[in-house]
Amino acid sequence: MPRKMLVTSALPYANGPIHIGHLVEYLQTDIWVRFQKAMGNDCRYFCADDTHGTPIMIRAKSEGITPEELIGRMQEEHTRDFAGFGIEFDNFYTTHSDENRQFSEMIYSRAKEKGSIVKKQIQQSYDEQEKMWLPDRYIKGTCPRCKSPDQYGDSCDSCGAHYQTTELIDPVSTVSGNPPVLRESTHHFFRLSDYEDALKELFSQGYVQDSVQNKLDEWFDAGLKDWDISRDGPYFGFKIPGEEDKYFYVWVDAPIGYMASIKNYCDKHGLDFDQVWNGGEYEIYHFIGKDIMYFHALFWPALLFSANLRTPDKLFVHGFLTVNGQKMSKTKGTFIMASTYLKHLDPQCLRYYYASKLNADVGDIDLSFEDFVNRVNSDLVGKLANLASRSGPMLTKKLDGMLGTLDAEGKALLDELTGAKQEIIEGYESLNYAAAIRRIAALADVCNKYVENHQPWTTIKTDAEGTRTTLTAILNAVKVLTIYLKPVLPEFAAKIEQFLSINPLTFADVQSTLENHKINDFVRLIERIEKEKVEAMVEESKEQTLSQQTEEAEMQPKLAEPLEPECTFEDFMKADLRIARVAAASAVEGADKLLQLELDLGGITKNVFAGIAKAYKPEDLVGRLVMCVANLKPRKMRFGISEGMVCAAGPGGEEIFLLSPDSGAQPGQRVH
RNA sequence: GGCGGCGUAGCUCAGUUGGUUAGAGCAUGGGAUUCAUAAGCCCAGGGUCGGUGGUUCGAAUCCACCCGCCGCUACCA
Repeated sequence: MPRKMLVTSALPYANGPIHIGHLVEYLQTDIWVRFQKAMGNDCRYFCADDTHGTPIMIRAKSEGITPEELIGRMQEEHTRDFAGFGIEFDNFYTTHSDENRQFSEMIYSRAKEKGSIVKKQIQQSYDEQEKMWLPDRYIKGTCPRCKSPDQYGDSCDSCGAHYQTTELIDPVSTVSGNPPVLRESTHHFFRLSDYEDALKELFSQGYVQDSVQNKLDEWFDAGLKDWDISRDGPYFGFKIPGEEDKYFYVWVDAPIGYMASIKNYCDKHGLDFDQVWNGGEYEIYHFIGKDIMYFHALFWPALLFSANLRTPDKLFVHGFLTVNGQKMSKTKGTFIMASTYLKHLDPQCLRYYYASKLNADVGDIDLSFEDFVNRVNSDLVGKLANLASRSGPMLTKKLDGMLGTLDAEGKALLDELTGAKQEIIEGYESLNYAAAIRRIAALADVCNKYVENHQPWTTIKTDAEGTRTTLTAILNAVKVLTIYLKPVLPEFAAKIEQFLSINPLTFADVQSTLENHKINDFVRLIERIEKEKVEAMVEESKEQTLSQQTEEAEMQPKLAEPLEPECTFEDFMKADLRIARVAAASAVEGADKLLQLELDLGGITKNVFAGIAKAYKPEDLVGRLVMCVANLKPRKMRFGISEGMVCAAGPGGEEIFLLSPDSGAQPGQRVH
């Protein structure tokens, strides 16, 4: 009886591109799904873009587009990146969908009926200029503990201190640059503690790995707190039904997005969603990173309990990616986008490498470039691909491409390979891909020794049929190894299927043998990695960081003329600004930009040459009030002495705009 | 700070419920070959299992403390 299963990966946030860190999870999941499919199970893989929240809203605004345009573009990019790595979703949807809105509203209203939604007054920072509420992340200031400047609102990167946003010294909104103010607002909270018993029951059934369980116990011991599930507008998300200007916090509708993606798929494929999700026929699994355990282990099942919906069977939690033993770094060029990788290297190499390191632990996995190149070149190319390459062409070139039959030794070799089937299946099933890959690589060693012992390149000279028997054993071995590797290397497997002239392989084909069968010409399966390509990829990643920084700098609201260095009040007061009436104005002969003005400062007059002739006619100026710098040191000009300046805005030329006081001001009054 | 995870050869990692001289692959050195994508085969060197102390007939494995790295710490997603 084939198993039925629904599998998800965490929803990538539609605020940025997919990078090689994300790919750990999507490849882990994709390999598992492909494995299940190859086992003949009915396994479907779902995901979606996570599209709501403040960062999306702000980014769209800074790019001058709507959030819908932004998430549409990100969805295209994400879809392309995933496809490039052979990650095959059954449905990749979006949280900004009708299905998701309906589910979110439904779950909320059911939780509310149960009395699990409570309202509380909270204080939150508010940006008065942008008219928006500010999450801690959008407030920066000086750390109250170590006085490091430019730290985020919740914690200090420099000394690690955690504090309230209100404790920051000189806090500013990163959106407008103004100091935030504190405002009161009513928020909706989900009473997580209502579901403590149900959650504990769920965990007792093995919802998570043991090491994750320890972390959860810690949270239980600390006591479950109410979860703030609302945000005030403006917010890009779903409105809370029956409320004014209240929205669901993005983390409410993100996991619900799993359901929405599945619902969307069901509707397209004539399946009854309610039956699929709640019917108990399907196993449900979520693959997530350790950073979002809290949401998936507590809030998500609790929300489902509150809505009387079925909870998933298991959470598979993985660690993060480090590169060369350290966190991915933009300046080191190890923050590598999926699209950048694809420009330089074969996606199969990364699939193989990750698989060779992944296990069911939550520990981080390391991508060491040196190890990456060595492992792919020696194991994948040197042992596995080479095994096919040293046997296939000999058969097609010298023995008409016709497989013979297996002798006792060939059968013994195949028995050894097929004997590992269960172990490899268990490796995949239990997410211990590293063990499966180790086993497969060891089998490839056995096969290469077999080739060495039988020396087909020697026997071909004297014993054609004996050689055919040897090659038949080796190519059958290649077939078995290909089945084992297929979840990891679908493209590699497809080439071998084509070369061996057989139908797509599944685990059921491990025991069958190919005898007296015509094969096709050999095609190269995979290329070795050249170190230079890895280096080029790193270099390009560094450049992207630079250009991105420039772009971000340009995105900041910027002045055509940069601000002058700070001046004190005393500095400012040195400039004596006065209201003046233009008593007379005339063009200056020999100067096309200058007008000569006679300014009446209410008793004294000043003669001023102003460079405003392109923008104003003398006759239009006479009689109007302007602002002038009255104590400017007189300056001798070619046409006479200028005793002041009129104040005007604009870059110059025809774009000059004189300042005028509101009516009531009198010539001679000082401007403060 | 509190809590969780991790620390095993130059590199990347295995080490089942504590049991004989601690393993693999890569890298390094040597050898015999040449069918193959300079691949494959044989041999060798290399580790006081992060540190200290303890439990035990016996500890990489269990306990305590310490050091280092990573993460979480609930309004960033």
